[in-house]
Amino acid sequence: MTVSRVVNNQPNVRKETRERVLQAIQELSYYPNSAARILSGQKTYNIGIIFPREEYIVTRPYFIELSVKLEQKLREHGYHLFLGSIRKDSEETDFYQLIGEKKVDGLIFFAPKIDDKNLSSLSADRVPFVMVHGRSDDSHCCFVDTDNKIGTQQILDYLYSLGHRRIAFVTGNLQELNARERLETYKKYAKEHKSVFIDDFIFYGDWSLESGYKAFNSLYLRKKRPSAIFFSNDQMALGGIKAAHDKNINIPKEISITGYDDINYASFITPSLTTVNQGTNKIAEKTVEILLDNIYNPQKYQQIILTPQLIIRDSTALYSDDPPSVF
Amino acid sequence: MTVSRVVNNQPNVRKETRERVLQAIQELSYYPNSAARILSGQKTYNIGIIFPREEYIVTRPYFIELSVKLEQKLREHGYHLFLGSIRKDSEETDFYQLIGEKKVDGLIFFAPKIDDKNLSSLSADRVPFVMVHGRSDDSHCCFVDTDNKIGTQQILDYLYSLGHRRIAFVTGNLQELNARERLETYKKYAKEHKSVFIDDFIFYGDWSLESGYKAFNSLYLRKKRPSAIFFSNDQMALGGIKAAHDKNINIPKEISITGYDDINYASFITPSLTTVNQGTNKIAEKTVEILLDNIYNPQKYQQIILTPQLIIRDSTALYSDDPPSVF
DNA sequence: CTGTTAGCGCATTCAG
DNA sequence: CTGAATGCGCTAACAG
Repeated sequence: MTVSRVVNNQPNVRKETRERVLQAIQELSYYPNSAARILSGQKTYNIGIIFPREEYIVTRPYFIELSVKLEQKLREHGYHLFLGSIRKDSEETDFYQLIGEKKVDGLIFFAPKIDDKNLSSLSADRVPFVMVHGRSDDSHCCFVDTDNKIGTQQILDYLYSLGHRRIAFVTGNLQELNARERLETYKKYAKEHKSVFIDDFIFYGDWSLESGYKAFNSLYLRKKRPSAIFFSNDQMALGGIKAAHDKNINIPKEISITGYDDINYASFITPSLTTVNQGTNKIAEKTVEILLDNIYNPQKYQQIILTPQLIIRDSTALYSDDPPSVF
Repeated sequence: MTVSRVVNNQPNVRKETRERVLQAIQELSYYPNSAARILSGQKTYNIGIIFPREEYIVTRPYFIELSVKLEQKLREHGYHLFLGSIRKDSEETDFYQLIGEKKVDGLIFFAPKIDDKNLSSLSADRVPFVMVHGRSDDSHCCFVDTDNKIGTQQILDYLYSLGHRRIAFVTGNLQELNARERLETYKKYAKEHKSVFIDDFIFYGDWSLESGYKAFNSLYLRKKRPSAIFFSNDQMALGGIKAAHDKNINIPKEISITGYDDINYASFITPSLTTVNQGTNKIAEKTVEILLDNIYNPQKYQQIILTPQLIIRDSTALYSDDPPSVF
């Protein structure tokens, strides 16, 4: 039909005809049938978004904030967003279905596990996808990430500059690269500043409020207490702050706290949180750009590492020699 | 094909044949093409979810938590979730497209505005949808909501029982029924307990952290200060708590604070928040049930109002006569 | 510039 | 119980 041409803004339609069609479309409030279009055209204009685990959607607000930005960017390009997730129980996934059934043109993976087999197999199948906060040696993998070394270093340098020498560290889920890199940077820093750290200052968390809470309590029981705690994300830092409040420990007077991500709440809790902003706008923009690029040019793989930024707020202060209150 | 029968679990296929097909499906890792299926079968097995405004996705974590539950429930029924939203600028919407193009079988609307014209027109077009936290006089509208009167009453009764008589109230966005009902219940309560309230104790908020922050500061400047503030959602309560912290005002000793929704953070801030739990699990379950029912039986419209539950935590305490500290 | 033909992959209907 | 014909609504390729 000529209608198709008009709908798709193609040339070679007389002006009058075009207008006539347009008017008819108006009157009938006609919409082109998506399924037919997809079937015929082989493009769905849908993107699926995959959360590392179901509970993370709630657990990690950072990814929600990112999702919102992604949805906006995608819509600017005429794409819709599908919500997918990896089921909690077992490793069962439903994105194979999404891809297999051709419900989406591509996928976005949040913080996948290191060496996730699903991803390698997707890559082998040449399914377009990009990892956000993940990496791969495979040059046929797209990813967007920020530099964890720089971010972590910024926090540590800042704490150091405040005079802190007993800096504890709370990891995220070490199945994820981000968590691992932050930990490694911390360890390296410790090695380079021998005088300052104590072995027992690492707590293995899982990104959640609860684990942050536990981390604080656990670290605070050490014989020699930390004067600062670096939580690998804001969520855990919030848990830590809660624990401090419960024990009537003043932040930042008695102990400094930092997070990572700069989520919405970071500036709205008390005390407001010193943290690292990863730049969700830029991340979303790049992710969409790279993904669509890969969809249209299947042999084009881009990998980007952006630079995060330290955000100084009120949860950190100069190291003070006052012995922390005993509880 | 016989394949179709097998894929759709239809009878009248010899066992051997079925198994042979199944095996072939395995080997070829065959997936039925969704577009073709939709085109032929007229059902997409997709549901669209509509947020009242774009920024609400970030602003109102309650709806995120609800979305997650909805996604789970929908998946149990073989449905996928599409993310839609109403654009910030103007009233432009994209769910008409979603429906028009037949990308979804139905829609879920979060907290629509009262008398939303979009909804009446959808209803007239017999598009299956259900409002979550919305109502309608139109008996051809599905909705799931909780009883705001009961929830609000519970909070007020509790505060009253603690001895509070100067209870301030912070509204949500009054374009939404929830906000309005909570306000009206408050006003009615005030009327019924004449001795206690002061005219100037209502602050008009918009659900956001920021408006909660402003609300606290504003209310606390009143000549006669409130001894308790009831925020219409947790998010604003968090803002209020932040404001109190900034002014070194102790909660709950100097002032009691309550929220509404019982979001994740409610139990994790300091002090943990007395609030109202609306039962997201049940809401999600009912929403999906009603929506699918309406899709399969177009003349079946269900409307449900669930009962919320008071959650008592640490942000509320007995009224004390100590004059609040002056700042 | 406009219309015709064919096929995207499935499900429904009807023969075999 | 199994297979062949037809159409879902659109677009690409071609003919007029």
